[in-house]
Amino acid sequence: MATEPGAESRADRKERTRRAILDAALALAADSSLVAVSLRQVARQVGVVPTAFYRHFGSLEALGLALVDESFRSLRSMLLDVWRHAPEYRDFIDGSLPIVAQHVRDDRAHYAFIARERVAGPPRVRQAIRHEIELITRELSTDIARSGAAGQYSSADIRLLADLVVSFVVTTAERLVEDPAAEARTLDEARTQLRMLLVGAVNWRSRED
Amino acid sequence: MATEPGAESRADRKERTRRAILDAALALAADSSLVAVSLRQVARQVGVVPTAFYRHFGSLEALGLALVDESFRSLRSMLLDVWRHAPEYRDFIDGSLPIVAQHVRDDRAHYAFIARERVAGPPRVRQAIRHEIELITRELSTDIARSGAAGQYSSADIRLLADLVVSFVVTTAERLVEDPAAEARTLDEARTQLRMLLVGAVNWRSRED
DNA sequence: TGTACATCAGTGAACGCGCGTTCACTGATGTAC
DNA sequence: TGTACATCAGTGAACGCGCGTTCACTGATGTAC
Repeated sequence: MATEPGAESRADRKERTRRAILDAALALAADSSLVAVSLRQVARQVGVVPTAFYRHFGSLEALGLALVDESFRSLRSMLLDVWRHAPEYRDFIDGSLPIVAQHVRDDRAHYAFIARERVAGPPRVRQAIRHEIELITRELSTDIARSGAAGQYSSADIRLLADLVVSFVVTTAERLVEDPAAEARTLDEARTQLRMLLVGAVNWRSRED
Repeated sequence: MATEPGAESRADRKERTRRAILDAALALAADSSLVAVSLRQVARQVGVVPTAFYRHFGSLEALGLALVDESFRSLRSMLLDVWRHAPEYRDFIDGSLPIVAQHVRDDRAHYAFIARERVAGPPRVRQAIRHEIELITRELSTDIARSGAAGQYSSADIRLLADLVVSFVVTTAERLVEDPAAEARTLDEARTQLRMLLVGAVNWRSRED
């Protein structure tokens, strides 16, 4: 068959439907949790017949794992962005929080998904999210160690600090998602809290002297 | 009718069934979230016919709100217990963490419920939990201010510190619930992190000097 | 104490509905020649 | 370029099942006298 130049290939159309399924699931899960989302709801929202779902995912669980995947792609791109701009900051905290805010604004659904399904998702999804968070904490530990910002810390304690920071960022993202109108206040409070937290890290010693 | 001495009154039996419904819902919700729990599952677990449910609660939502209520009664009793023992502590952190651990062990289901439904519960339940957490943060702020431990802090900043601590306790409880076998390690890590955090609070100043 | 009546926790049948999954299908897109 | 065939995204009917809720009921417990 002759392919018209502007035409969408079969593969393109399939990809578009797949995308629509992911978006529909993300939106529907936002009402409570992925465990409350049905295959038929998703299909209805996308505008296909329920059985068409199976052309794209073997099950709702597989769809959930795909969402974990892309949500963490968003989170990693945020961290990369924060880290990439770090050298320019006069103050790391003041500099990086707007970047966090920007990413949360752009990928709100992904951050909401992580915060929510981390504790309430289907078991496999929950497990996948915990695994990803563990990986990110490790990555941040390496970055902190490499930066030399915590010279006197033992590596175990650098991991604990990274964990504190990751938990804090997840909590902050959760709040930004929860009440977008209060963004300015949330960021302002987060800045103060992060400062409290990091001043602690700076003044703290790994071993009792 | 003559009441036998050892016999259970009708009111007693009703209360026992109500209790069984609350426990069944708590257990079933633990598998994912309250939004995924059905009235019939609860009734089946309790051993009554589905319609009997309505003798005790007007809806699943009303049951959820009752669970919020009793879960926060547990959390408040933990805080009260921590605060009541405070004068004996040589070190507040070392002293209070075992009490936190003990309460989480005793009321595991309640802490899991709070952590989970806070982000994934039915909307009204979510809202009720956020309200309770807000109240508890305010209570803790008052306690911190009254203790004089943060003399130079502005009251807004005392609230932010209280918020950091409450978030941290919720996160820690969540971890204790999630992996009971790792309790010792979790507590050990929490001790170090709380120390990092509080050293920060002590060294931090509300206003730039 | 005994009797007659009221209360009400729990029963059981029935309803209409949305669910996940199966299956055989259609018809547009893509490929081999 | 044209033809014959293969692929496969999406269709539509059908299934059995668990759901929340209604309703009239039963019979043990409780109360009034």
